[in-house]
Amino acid sequence: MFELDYRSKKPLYEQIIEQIKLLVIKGHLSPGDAIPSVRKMAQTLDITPSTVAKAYQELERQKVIETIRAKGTFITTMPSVEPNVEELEKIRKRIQSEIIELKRTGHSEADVVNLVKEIYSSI
Amino acid sequence: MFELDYRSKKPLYEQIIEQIKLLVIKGHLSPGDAIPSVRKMAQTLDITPSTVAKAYQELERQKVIETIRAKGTFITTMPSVEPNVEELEKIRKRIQSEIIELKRTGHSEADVVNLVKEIYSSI
DNA sequence: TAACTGTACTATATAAAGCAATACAGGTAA
DNA sequence: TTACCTGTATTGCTTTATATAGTACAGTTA
Repeated sequence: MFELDYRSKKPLYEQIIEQIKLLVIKGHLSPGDAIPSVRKMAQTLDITPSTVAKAYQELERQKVIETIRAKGTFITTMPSVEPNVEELEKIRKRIQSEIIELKRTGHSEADVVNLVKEIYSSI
Repeated sequence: MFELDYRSKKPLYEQIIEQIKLLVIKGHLSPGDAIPSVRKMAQTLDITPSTVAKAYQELERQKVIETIRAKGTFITTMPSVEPNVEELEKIRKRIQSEIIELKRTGHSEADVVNLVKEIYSSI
């Protein structure tokens, strides 16, 4: 399904969250699709179920997936695309931190825009 | 000089690093300018000198400032604008994480580009 | 019934972050 | 010279986040 970078400083559960979102965005996972159980996913990734469970719980909080007790976990059928002003503000701050560093090291606005376009297209 | 967000999850020393960089970018600090000593800055921000020292050491590693022992700390006169492929790759990954979330929540490429332009201009 | 779901809970280990206190080496200015 | 200022280094401590491990529970499915 996907792989994790065990040497990365990025927490495993955050990597799982990002990878699931990527699969949804790319269309490899569609609304209603089931994703592996906590235990299976843990076994596949060779990590503990607790870490997978943490990722699933956060994904459910963000309405990316929904769980039906004792049945399984599924991609949300009604993807909530709420603006979510608070979350957007956090994203904005994190992006600003990166742009500060890019601007400091001599990257023009066009450079940054091109980088962003390139990233967006690759997703 | 600047303020910190003590409730933020972003480490204090990282906030200091970012704020100093911002002051340089905005021209409020110019090459050769002295910045407050570790102890003064700590007193102003009401934190321990260790945290300020940690920020200064990282800033020096990145060649944003240079320290002259027993004299003080100064903005670098020769700002090294090296490409630094490794660091750029890290920045790229972090930006990608943010763009994944933006794309997932329905933001178009134009939306993201506009957001980036807006942020870049505001710096 | 047996096997599977997600969830909850406790406990442990490790690392990062921040604080606190002290000491040291070196330059400045009275 | 002396007093005071610099940055640096070290040690110890607390808190939090991350990750692991194990157990138990409630509910569904075959």
